[in-house]
Amino acid sequence: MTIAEVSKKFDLSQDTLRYYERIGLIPSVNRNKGGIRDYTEEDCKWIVFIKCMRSAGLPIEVLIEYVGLFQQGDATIEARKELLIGQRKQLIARMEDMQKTLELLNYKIESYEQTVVKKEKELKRSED
Amino acid sequence: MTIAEVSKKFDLSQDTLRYYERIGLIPSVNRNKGGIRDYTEEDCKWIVFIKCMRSAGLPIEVLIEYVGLFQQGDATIEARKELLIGQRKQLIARMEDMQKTLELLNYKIESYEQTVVKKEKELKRSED
DNA sequence: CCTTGACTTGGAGTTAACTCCAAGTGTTAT
DNA sequence: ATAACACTTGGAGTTAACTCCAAGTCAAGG
Repeated sequence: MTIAEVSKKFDLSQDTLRYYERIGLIPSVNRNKGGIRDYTEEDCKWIVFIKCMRSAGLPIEVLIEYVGLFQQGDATIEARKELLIGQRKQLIARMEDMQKTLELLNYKIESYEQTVVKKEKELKRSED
Repeated sequence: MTIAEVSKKFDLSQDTLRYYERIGLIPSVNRNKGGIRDYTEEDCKWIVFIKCMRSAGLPIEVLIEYVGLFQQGDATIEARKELLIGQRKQLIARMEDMQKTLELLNYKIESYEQTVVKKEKELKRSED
């Protein structure tokens, strides 16, 4: 697959794809005779994984470390597991913060709803 | 309350508190005779609210708009409600992304767990 | 053979959200 | 009253994560 196809498929700009590769966020992609990127299935899996992790806010730096560990082979399995466990913990903490905010938003929106209703009632009364 | 007390109480740097005020993220705080900030209860409530919203990733720009609407009085109640509803929608979407990522992380961690177990078994077998 | 157009690289620019700094003023302790 | 210190403002600097750009390469069509 060319970078144009991958870009379209995963909705990531070509610049971002090249950037990700440059900084080691995905393992380096094969080039054809002309030096042009030719993404394999494997490459695409990495992109999906990274995209998923990024969408949840995992920092690029940490993901680069993970990819680096992965490339060092089986000796790093334990380290990779620990890394993911650490990130999971932080992710859960963020989700809890967001849950609290969601509840506050719900409460505020409801309050506004009641204020609006009250205003409408007043309006009706003044029409009588 | 002085800025030092507020800073300690809410774990926000004095710089951040002044920055928030400067950009209109909280309504402007009263000054005493010497021109020094004297935070009221009301100010603190704003800080708590903003801190909560920020912790869930709501952009500063949107919160500035909300504060601006608030200061314009009752005529903006409907607009404020709509703004919060919009943000709630985006928040929920982000939480769903994170939930997916969490599930993937759980799955990966479990896989690593099994790999480790398998390795240990192989090790034991080779000891026999 | 020359142009068009997609691709390459390295590096500069952008945005959000702080974070730090310099220069100046006011308050407090000795 | 003078040094030490907290506070003020406006503006510059920083960081993460892109995003854009310039200069160059290369294959294909007219």
